[in-house]
Amino acid sequence: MKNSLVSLARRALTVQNPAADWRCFCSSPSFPTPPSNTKLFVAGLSWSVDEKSLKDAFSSFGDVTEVRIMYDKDSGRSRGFGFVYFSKEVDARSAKDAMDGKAFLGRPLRVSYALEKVRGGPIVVPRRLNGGDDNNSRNS
DNA sequence: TTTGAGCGT
Repeated sequence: MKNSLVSLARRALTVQNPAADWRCFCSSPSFPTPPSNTKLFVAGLSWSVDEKSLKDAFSSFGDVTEVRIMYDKDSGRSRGFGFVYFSKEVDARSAKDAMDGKAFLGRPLRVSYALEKVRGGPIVVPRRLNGGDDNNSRNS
Protein backbone atom coordinates (compact mmCIF):
# COMPACT_ATOMS: atom_id res chain seq x y z
CA MET A 1 0.00 0.00 0.00
CA LYS A 2 1.20 3.44 -0.72
CA ASN A 3 -0.31 4.74 2.45
CA SER A 4 2.08 2.64 4.48
CA LEU A 5 5.06 4.11 2.71
CA VAL A 6 3.76 7.60 3.25
CA SER A 7 3.26 6.91 6.91
CA LEU A 8 6.80 5.62 7.22
CA ALA A 9 8.16 8.62 5.44
CA ARG A 10 6.18 10.93 7.67
CA ARG A 11 7.47 9.16 10.71
CA ALA A 12 11.02 9.44 9.53
CA LEU A 13 10.57 13.15 8.96
CA THR A 14 8.91 13.63 12.30
CA VAL A 15 11.63 11.86 14.24
CA GLN A 16 14.45 14.00 12.80
CA ASN A 17 17.40 14.08 15.18
CA PRO A 18 16.59 12.98 18.69
CA ALA A 19 20.10 14.00 19.67
CA ALA A 20 19.11 17.62 19.28
CA ASP A 21 16.64 17.29 22.11
CA TRP A 22 19.25 15.62 24.26
CA ARG A 23 21.53 18.54 23.57
CA CYS A 24 18.98 20.90 25.03
CA PHE A 25 18.84 18.85 28.20
CA CYS A 26 22.60 18.67 28.45
CA SER A 27 23.02 22.41 28.12
CA SER A 28 20.66 23.09 30.94
CA PRO A 29 21.74 26.14 32.97
CA SER A 30 20.93 24.28 36.15
CA PHE A 31 23.80 21.90 35.69
CA PRO A 32 25.11 20.71 39.08
CA THR A 33 28.86 21.07 38.56
CA PRO A 34 29.80 23.95 36.28
CA PRO A 35 33.25 23.49 34.72
CA SER A 36 33.94 27.13 35.47
CA ASN A 37 35.53 26.18 38.78
CA THR A 38 38.30 24.41 36.95
CA LYS A 39 39.34 27.48 35.04
CA LEU A 40 41.52 29.96 36.84
CA PHE A 41 42.11 33.53 35.81
CA VAL A 42 45.69 34.45 36.54
CA ALA A 43 46.61 38.11 36.47
CA GLY A 44 49.61 40.09 37.55
CA LEU A 45 51.90 38.18 35.27
CA SER A 46 55.08 39.75 34.12
CA TRP A 47 55.41 40.53 30.45
CA SER A 48 58.13 37.95 30.16
CA VAL A 49 56.08 35.13 31.62
CA ASP A 50 55.31 32.31 29.24
CA GLU A 51 52.84 29.45 29.45
CA LYS A 52 55.52 26.95 30.30
CA SER A 53 56.71 28.71 33.41
CA LEU A 54 53.14 29.39 34.46
CA LYS A 55 52.13 25.79 33.98
CA ASP A 56 55.19 24.63 35.84
CA ALA A 57 54.22 26.83 38.75
CA PHE A 58 50.62 25.64 38.86
CA SER A 59 51.28 22.00 38.04
CA SER A 60 52.63 21.58 41.56
CA PHE A 61 49.13 21.87 42.98
CA GLY A 62 47.37 19.49 40.63
CA ASP A 63 46.87 18.33 37.09
CA VAL A 64 47.02 21.27 34.74
CA THR A 65 45.32 20.34 31.52
CA GLU A 66 46.17 23.51 29.68
CA VAL A 67 47.61 26.95 30.25
CA ARG A 68 46.87 29.88 28.03
CA ILE A 69 48.31 33.35 28.23
CA MET A 70 46.74 36.23 26.38
CA TYR A 71 49.17 37.92 24.07
CA ASP A 72 48.76 41.23 22.31
CA LYS A 73 48.20 40.71 18.62
CA ASP A 74 49.85 44.00 17.77
CA SER A 75 53.01 44.07 19.82
CA GLY A 76 53.10 40.34 20.52
CA ARG A 77 53.71 40.86 24.21
CA SER A 78 51.70 39.14 26.86
CA ARG A 79 48.82 41.14 28.25
CA GLY A 80 49.85 40.21 31.74
CA PHE A 81 47.08 37.75 32.36
CA GLY A 82 46.25 34.22 31.42
CA PHE A 83 44.07 31.22 32.11
CA VAL A 84 44.96 27.96 33.79
CA TYR A 85 42.83 24.88 33.22
CA PHE A 86 42.77 22.26 35.94
CA SER A 87 41.46 18.73 35.67
CA LYS A 88 39.93 18.90 39.12
CA GLU A 89 38.26 21.83 40.76
CA VAL A 90 39.82 20.88 44.08
CA ASP A 91 43.25 21.30 42.58
CA ALA A 92 42.19 24.56 41.03
CA ARG A 93 41.00 25.82 44.36
CA SER A 94 44.20 24.74 46.06
CA ALA A 95 46.28 26.47 43.43
CA LYS A 96 44.16 29.58 43.63
CA ASP A 97 44.32 29.69 47.39
CA ALA A 98 48.04 29.05 47.33
CA MET A 99 49.13 31.22 44.42
CA ASP A 100 46.75 34.08 44.99
CA GLY A 101 48.76 36.94 46.40
CA LYS A 102 52.04 35.16 45.94
CA ALA A 103 54.87 36.78 44.04
CA PHE A 104 55.66 35.27 40.67
CA LEU A 105 58.82 36.38 38.89
CA GLY A 106 58.96 39.39 41.15
CA ARG A 107 55.35 40.43 40.65
CA PRO A 108 52.37 39.81 42.91
CA LEU A 109 50.16 37.18 41.37
CA ARG A 110 46.39 37.34 41.37
CA VAL A 111 44.47 34.16 40.92
CA SER A 112 40.72 33.94 40.67
CA TYR A 113 38.11 31.83 38.94
CA ALA A 114 37.72 32.59 35.27
CA LEU A 115 34.46 34.04 34.09
CA GLU A 116 32.35 32.04 31.74
CA LYS A 117 32.59 33.20 28.20
CA VAL A 118 29.28 34.36 26.81
CA ARG A 119 28.79 34.60 23.09
CA GLY A 120 27.46 37.94 21.94
CA GLY A 121 27.09 39.20 25.45
CA PRO A 122 29.00 41.39 27.87
CA ILE A 123 31.11 39.64 30.44
CA VAL A 124 29.75 40.11 33.91
CA VAL A 125 32.45 41.10 36.32
CA PRO A 126 31.23 40.72 39.92
CA ARG A 127 34.26 42.60 41.14
CA ARG A 128 33.06 46.18 41.05
CA LEU A 129 30.25 45.61 43.52
CA ASN A 130 32.07 47.53 46.21
CA GLY A 131 30.96 50.96 45.13
CA GLY A 132 33.45 53.10 43.30
CA ASP A 133 33.93 56.83 43.83
CA ASP A 134 32.69 56.91 47.38
CA ASN A 135 35.28 56.93 50.11
CA ASN A 136 35.03 54.10 52.54
CA SER A 137 34.60 55.24 56.11
CA ARG A 138 36.11 52.71 58.43
CA ASN A 139 34.28 51.98 61.64
CA SER A 140 36.45 51.16 64.57
C1' DT B 1 59.49 51.16 24.91
C1' DT B 2 58.50 48.31 30.49
C1' DT B 3 54.64 47.53 34.55
C1' DG B 4 49.41 47.18 35.44
C1' DA B 5 43.87 46.74 36.24
C1' DG B 6 41.83 43.14 34.18
C1' DC B 7 38.63 38.14 31.93
C1' DG B 8 40.01 35.12 26.48
C1' DT B 9 40.57 33.04 19.71
